Amino acid sequence: MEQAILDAARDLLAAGGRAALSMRQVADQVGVSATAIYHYFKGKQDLVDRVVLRAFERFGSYLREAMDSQPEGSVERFAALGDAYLRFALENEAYFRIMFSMEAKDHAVLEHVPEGGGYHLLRRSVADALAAGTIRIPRGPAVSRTGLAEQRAADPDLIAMFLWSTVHGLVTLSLCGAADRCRVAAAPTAIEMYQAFSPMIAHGIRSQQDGRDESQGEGGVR
Amino acid sequence: MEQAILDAARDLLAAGGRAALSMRQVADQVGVSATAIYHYFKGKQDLVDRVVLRAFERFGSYLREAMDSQPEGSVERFAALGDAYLRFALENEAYFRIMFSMEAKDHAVLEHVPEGGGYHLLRRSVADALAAGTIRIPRGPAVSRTGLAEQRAADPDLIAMFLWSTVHGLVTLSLCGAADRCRVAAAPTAIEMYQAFSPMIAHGIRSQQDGRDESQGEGGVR
DNA sequence: ACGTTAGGTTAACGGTGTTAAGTTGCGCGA
DNA sequence: TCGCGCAACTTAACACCGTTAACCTAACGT
Repeated sequence: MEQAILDAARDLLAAGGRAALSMRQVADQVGVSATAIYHYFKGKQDLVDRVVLRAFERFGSYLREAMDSQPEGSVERFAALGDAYLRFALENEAYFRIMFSMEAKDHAVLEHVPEGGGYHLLRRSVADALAAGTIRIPRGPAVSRTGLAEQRAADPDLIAMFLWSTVHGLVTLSLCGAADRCRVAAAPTAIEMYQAFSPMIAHGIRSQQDGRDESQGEGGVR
Repeated sequence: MEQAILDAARDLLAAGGRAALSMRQVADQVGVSATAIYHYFKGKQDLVDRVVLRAFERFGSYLREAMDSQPEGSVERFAALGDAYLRFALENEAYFRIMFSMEAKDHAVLEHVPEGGGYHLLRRSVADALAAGTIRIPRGPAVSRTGLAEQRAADPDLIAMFLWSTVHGLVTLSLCGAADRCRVAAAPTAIEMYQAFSPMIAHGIRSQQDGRDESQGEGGVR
């Protein structure tokens, strides 16, 4: 029964987006009265939370499969992870929208999601690649005004967040229609676009010609 | 009058988020009946569209100010732009949330926003920096499976989208609480985190040691 | 045999966006 | 000056929403 409700909620969400996800519609689909749901869930937020949790499990399977397809510590693993991230978002649009909606204080439910919502996997991949020496963190920019340390420790979290931001930004911009303003001729789809990001993530966009010394530090783009 | 409605809508939105933005509450705040709004706006969607348009104008002023503060073609200009992006998002959270919400088909209204919602400014900065030679697009990854061209043309749109994705991803992850899962010790706030991204955006994360030849192409992270 | 409880019901409250019909008052042409 | 027209605004109502309260019913343990 509880499962039937969750299934109905998932179907309605996938069909008509978050707006179509109402207690009464879910109840109708299950063939039960609207208030019956309250015997299994505390309220709508609770229902949505459970759906989101389900979505994160599915999300995790995408990422895990991608990770297993490539050797530990390789850069190909990052390629596969990014690809899986994009594929999940595009193949499960409605799911992705509520998972990373900026609306709610989903903070509560996100704590219980396994594997940190996939973040742990990414972080581990980064740590592996750092250990393997396939990636590194370049010399810091020494953002003088804040007096940050010159040479930042090779923090896996920092690199993981950087990679996560890159894919996630591309996905969210695509999903809210903002990316339509930019028509990259050579990369019409989001996936192709992300593939085109690859060399920039690997080697940066700064020209190498102009004083690669960075003695004074200021070498970042920020 | 129309302005009064928009002001009230803005205030309610800023105060209590999108949920607090209802026709009746707006009408109450203005001191008028709820249905009166329909003589100035086609419906709620039209109202929020207008609010979003206003927000984009404000957004544009943030970016324009940042651009003017740094010389054309410099990398410092990108730093300033990213900083302005983050500051706008954090200082106008409610605005940012509806501007880049994944819910709506805002596609319609986003067409009318001036300067492409700030994208044109970023693109121009990228083009300038490319012309000045301060940034470049690194050698392509030759994603063999899709048969993309080895050496991609230095497309300003591609770099602009890359930079945009990076900031936007960080902001949206912060705003939906997902970034809380990762605690980068050296960069607790989103702004500091983005500053820490700087060297990675500039020089990439790939180790230089292992065969910088890229004769076979596969040099990206993807 | 009886009380408890899980699983469900209907009715209702206050809220939402939106439509329809009616009212008021001002400006403008005859 | 009269009267038409229309903009501005009203109230009433519809259908929907999330949620609560009260009630019913059947199964089960003691």
